[in-house]
Amino acid sequence: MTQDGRLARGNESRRRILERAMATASQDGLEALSIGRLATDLGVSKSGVFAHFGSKEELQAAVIRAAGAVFAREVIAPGLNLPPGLPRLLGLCDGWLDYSQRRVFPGGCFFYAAGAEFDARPGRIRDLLADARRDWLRLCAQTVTDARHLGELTEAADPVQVAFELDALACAANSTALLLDEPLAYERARAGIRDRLRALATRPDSVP
Amino acid sequence: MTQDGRLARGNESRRRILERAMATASQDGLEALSIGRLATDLGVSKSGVFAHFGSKEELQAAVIRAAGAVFAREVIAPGLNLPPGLPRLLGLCDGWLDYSQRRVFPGGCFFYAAGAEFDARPGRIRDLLADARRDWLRLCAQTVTDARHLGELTEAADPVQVAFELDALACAANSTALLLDEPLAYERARAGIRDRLRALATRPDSVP
DNA sequence: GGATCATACGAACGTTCGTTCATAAAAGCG
DNA sequence: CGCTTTTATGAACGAACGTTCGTATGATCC
Repeated sequence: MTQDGRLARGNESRRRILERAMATASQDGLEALSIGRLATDLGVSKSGVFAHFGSKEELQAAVIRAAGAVFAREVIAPGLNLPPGLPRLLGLCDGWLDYSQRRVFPGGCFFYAAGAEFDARPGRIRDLLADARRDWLRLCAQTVTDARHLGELTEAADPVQVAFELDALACAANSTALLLDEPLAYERARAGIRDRLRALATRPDSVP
Repeated sequence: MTQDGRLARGNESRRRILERAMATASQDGLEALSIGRLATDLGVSKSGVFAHFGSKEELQAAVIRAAGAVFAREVIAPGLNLPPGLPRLLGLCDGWLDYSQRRVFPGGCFFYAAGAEFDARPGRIRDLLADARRDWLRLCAQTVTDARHLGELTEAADPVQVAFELDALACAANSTALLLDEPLAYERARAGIRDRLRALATRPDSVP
């Protein structure tokens, strides 16, 4: 019963559409996504693309969900594979910088681009992007908390503050590398992150 | 001869258009700027607005120029009014955070929004935004250099690196305050900036 | 006062946008 | 086999887009 070739074909089409949509949205923005252009690029009909989502906003929401899955696979999962605490924190930061630098999305971090685009436009799309960002910051802060409990970071390290600062450095690398075409920015972020963590570590030389 | 009422009226119209355009562009993006909507909002004709610029790209460029003047007046000038070195560096950072927090532009920092929108779209607009960003980072780095020469910061403070890190914290505040509706982010950035500068200062208690 | 200039207008152009709908093609199921 | 379900198509819709053009309104200048 679960072997319906029609559904399988439909899911594959949907996947192809979202793949392309994520790429163009990371470069040109979620609002610049156009159903017609998407259809032309993929060599299918406009109404065919439309039918998969029912509205442009639903397409945008689906793109955000798909990008979240990519982010989970490329950044979160490898990080969670590392031991909790400081190694995981460093792994998450480096994983994020790699994900931006490798251009998993051609326009750099999808959520940086989309977040900046919708941060002043109330609505469902903004809420979804805010949720994604909150999740990421929460994970970072929780990992700082773990590191404190493990005695790797001093009690002076406020988890929310540290998460804010590490994320700030990573985002700045993404932004600078893209806008100023300056790949060195990634090294600056890595240096800044290590500097910051060393200053908060109980054993500074434990930060590679 | 310089008293041409026609030119004066034209310049005033242009000014009103750009004022409105900067505000909507900071919220909805430079590409979402629409000549028709701009005209409707201002109660004038579409072709009247168009005639002032000749093309949409020229309008976008003019908006960037106008936003640069606002930034110079609101952030740069007050900063340059302070004594060079550490006080000016702190003044520039606080001035930037104030400018974002006061919502001089309703969508937060104009250049953060526009930069993120065009960082992956080659062309004249991207180049103008890259220039603006480079100028800002250069000013910050130069001020760090001054502080070093004045003996306020240690030789370990790499001007470009410090500028990168301070700007990163400020941008993260703008982004977090807007997307997550979290004004506390500005305090986090202020704390992070002071922390960072104290660590690099020859007299740490000289950082208020 | 008449010629000249810049500003603003209204109508129209061709395109693209998101969306709707009737219909064809193909796969599963009785 | 027919009947249903799912995917995909092509034609068409009204609205908005950037842009062009001919024209009207006044202020400036000779």
